[in-house]
Amino acid sequence: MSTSTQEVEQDWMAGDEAAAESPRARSSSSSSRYKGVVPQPNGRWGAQIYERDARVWLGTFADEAAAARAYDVAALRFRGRSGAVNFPGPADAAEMAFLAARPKAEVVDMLRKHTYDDELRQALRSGGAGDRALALVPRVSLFEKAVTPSDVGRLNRLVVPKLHAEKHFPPLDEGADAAPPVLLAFEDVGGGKVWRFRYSFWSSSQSYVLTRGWSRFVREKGITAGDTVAFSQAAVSSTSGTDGEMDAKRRMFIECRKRKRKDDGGDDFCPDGGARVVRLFGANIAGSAIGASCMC
DNA sequence: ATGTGTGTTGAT
DNA sequence: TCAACACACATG
Repeated sequence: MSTSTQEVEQDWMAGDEAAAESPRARSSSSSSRYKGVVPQPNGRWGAQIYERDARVWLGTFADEAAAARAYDVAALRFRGRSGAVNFPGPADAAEMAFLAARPKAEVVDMLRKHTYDDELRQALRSGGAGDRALALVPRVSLFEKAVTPSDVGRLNRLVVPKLHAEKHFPPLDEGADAAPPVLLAFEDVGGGKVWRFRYSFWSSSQSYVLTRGWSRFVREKGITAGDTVAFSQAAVSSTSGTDGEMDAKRRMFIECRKRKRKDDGGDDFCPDGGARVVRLFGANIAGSAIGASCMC
C-alpha cells in the first residue's frame, strides 16, 4: 500500500459504503465496523491483532479508519498477503518488502507511535527500490556455518568450510601467487550500501577465507559467535536465454541468525528478543554485487 | 485527571 | 481467533 491513509479513506468513501453510514456518526460505545478495531472509552479507537492466542496491541487512534489501517499493516506483516484486511488493494511489493525486512515488534512499535507512514515513505524514498527489491529475490539455500569466535574476532576473516567453498564459490588459483585477488561485492539490502570482501585461500591453514571487509561487516551488523551464517543463491531466473554470461554472475546470499532461535523463518511476535538476522547476498567473482540485510 | 492497554470472558 | 467490557495502571 503506497497510498496514504487519506487516500485509502477517499477510496473507501468513493467506493461502496459512502452512502451507507458515516463512521463518525456513531459513538465510541458501539463496535467498530473494522476488523481489529475496538472502541475506547474516550471515543477514540484502539487497534489490535491476535498472534496465536495472545492479543497484540497496536495502539490507539483518534480516527477509526486510521486504526483500521494500523490493523491492516500488522496483518500484512503477521500474516502476509493472505490475511484479511480492512482496505483491500493491490499488494504493494515495496511495502511488503519493507515489512518483511523488519521484526514484528518494530512494526508494532511504529504503529503504536504512529510513525509507520513516515518510516515507510522514508525507506521507500532513500534506498528504496534497490534494496527492497533485492530482498524479494527468490533464493535457494546453499550452505550454512555457525560462526566461531575467531570468525568474529581479531583475525578479521571468516573461514569458509572447504567443501562448500569449493562447491559454491569461484575457483581460486591457489598455486599462482601472482593471481589477482578475488573480490566479492555485497550489496547491503537493509542499508543499501555495498560491501566488498576478499575471498582467498590460506595455504598455512589450508582454508578458504573471506578477509578484507569482513570485520567491518561483523562490527556493523553486530554478528557474534554462535550466530549462523547461511549462504543461498538467487533462484535461477533465466532472464535472457541468449546471454550465458549470467551463469558466472549468479547472485548469492548469506544470512546470519542468532543461535537461540527455535523457529526458522516463522517469527512470532517478540517484543524484545527477536532473532537477529543478517542477510547478505551477492554475486560472483569479478566483483559484481552482493548484498546484505537484517531482519528478525 | 485522563487515556491506554490489559484482564477476562463469551461468541464465532 | 476475535471483540466486548471493565478497570488497573500509566502518564502528565
